[in-house]
Amino acid sequence: MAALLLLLRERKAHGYDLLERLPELIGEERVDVGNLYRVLRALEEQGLVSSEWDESLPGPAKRTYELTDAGGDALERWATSLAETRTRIDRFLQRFQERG
Amino acid sequence: MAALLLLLRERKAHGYDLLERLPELIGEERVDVGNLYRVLRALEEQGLVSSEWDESLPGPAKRTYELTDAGGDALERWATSLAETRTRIDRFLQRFQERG
DNA sequence: TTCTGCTATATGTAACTCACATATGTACAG
DNA sequence: CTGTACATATGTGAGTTACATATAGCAGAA
Repeated sequence: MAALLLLLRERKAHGYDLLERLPELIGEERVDVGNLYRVLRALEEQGLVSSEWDESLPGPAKRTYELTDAGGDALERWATSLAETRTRIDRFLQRFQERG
Repeated sequence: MAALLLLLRERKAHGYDLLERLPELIGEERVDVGNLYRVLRALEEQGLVSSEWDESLPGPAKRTYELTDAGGDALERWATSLAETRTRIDRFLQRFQERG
């Protein structure tokens, strides 16, 4: 979710494009295609991304997504929350190693 | 889940006890009571913890949980996986900050 | 030209998880 | 004898996820 916003901040893109760039970012090889599009529409409903059908390019119809200002803010909040998660994991692992 | 195993490695305990020690460890004030017991039983089904009714103490009946060897192994694997998650978060945040 | 395969978007659904509410019972303080 | 803390547990609706399926454009092979 946050990963999609980050990729869209780097540059606007369509779903399939994101599908290919996601694994590298999140470190998982498999990304569910169907849910990706559902998530994108959910993000759009929340006003975090906006989309347009891209008629210019050849090939199948592409919907191009772009990050909105609200989406940028949401991404910032996500980053903050991820940093907190990281801290929690650190504390957990530290306690775990106190007596291995 | 992993947190419960860690707490039980430190010392055996009953559910309510874990409920009180959990927030401090995982950094969240609220822990759902009902699900805690469900998770404990699930862990027992998987053979990661074992339990016994504790008749010795006064007050309401307590079920005391103890980490099994399999539970210790599972905890080790959890820790490894958490360390990987930490790395992924790091990479994500780094990429996020490349252009704030 | 038909078939295969990649690009691209999308829905259906069963399983699972999670938060919130509710139930049951002990013990003690006021 | 009532309220509160201790202790364990089930019910349930909402949301998420994984896996399967549907549709369609276009390119190159057979």
